[in-house]
Amino acid sequence: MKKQAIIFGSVLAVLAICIKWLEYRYIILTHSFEIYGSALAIIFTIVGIWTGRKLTDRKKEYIREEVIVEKPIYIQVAGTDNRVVHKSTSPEDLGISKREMEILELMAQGFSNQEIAEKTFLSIHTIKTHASNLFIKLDAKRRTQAISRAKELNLI
Amino acid sequence: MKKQAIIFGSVLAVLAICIKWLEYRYIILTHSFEIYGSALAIIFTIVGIWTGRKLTDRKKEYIREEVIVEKPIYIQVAGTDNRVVHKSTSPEDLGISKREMEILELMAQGFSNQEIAEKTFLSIHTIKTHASNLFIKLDAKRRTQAISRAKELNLI
DNA sequence: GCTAAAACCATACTTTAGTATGAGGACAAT
DNA sequence: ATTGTCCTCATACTAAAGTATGGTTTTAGC
Repeated sequence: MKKQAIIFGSVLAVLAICIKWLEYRYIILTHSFEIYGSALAIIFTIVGIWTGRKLTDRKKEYIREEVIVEKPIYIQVAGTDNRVVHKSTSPEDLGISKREMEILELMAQGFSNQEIAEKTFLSIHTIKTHASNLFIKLDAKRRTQAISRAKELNLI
Repeated sequence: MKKQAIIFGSVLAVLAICIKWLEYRYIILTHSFEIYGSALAIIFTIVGIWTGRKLTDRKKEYIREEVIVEKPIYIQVAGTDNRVVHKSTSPEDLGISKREMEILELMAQGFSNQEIAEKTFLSIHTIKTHASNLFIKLDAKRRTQAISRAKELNLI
């Protein structure tokens, strides 16, 4: 929070300096204000988006408690006596984080670590780390097993 | 999403008009660009925040929607010779043999090639051969992709 | 009986996947 | 201000997975 303010202020300061500099050099200013203004608009739109995200993005990790959701329950009837009920499990129950869920889903869609890394703009090392942690949390030895488990638990 | 784009564009247009109007009236423009620029910065920061919120505030996080899906099922017909009747894409359509299906199912359950070899009393080399052939028939590069495809096609 | 397809096995090789470990930054909670 | 969690990235390694190729053997159909 404090940090964002500092960065925001710094950006403003830098821009102010740039403006002054341009002013001294008589460039662009007098002739094409539209371009100048547009640039400012674009820059501050970006800054605004970034700031807005930082300000509003926090702590919406698992907002499920705010929402009432009907969860499907699969009942496998093998006879009259032998019935198995698969309940849905939440990521939190297993300590699975947001990023890990993201990667789990991509794994289940059949992407390689390399592809996942490219899709998420992360390093392949990071993907491997997340994957390894996932396997521990899902009690799996391989990604295929992790996927299988996740489907059983209705995580994905 | 489209709506936001339209609103955003409209705001831009309105601002452009305002700028032009100000320009025509010789106001502020020539003397205090700082004020003008600051106003622009503030306005577009606000616009940016608003846009950012609209774009990212989606409740995408972990809300599971209940979707009712009709899923074709395999019906085991007792009698004759244990034939399997199915309504979805059949293995035969893709030229997938009986053994290959067997191995596909074990793969989907998360077993390693070695484990599948042990379960089926085959060599691991054989499993690999079957797997490779499966990937060609399922147009997959990896086993996870093959599993994903097979699920899509309701093969498993 | 001949043929085609399926099933089986193997060697040699390349490519991914996965483990172990360490480490630094961001951030929320205390 | 510190602590714990999450996220990130890295190196170095081992274990699997996957490819290419070339075989032999069943098996089912004509």
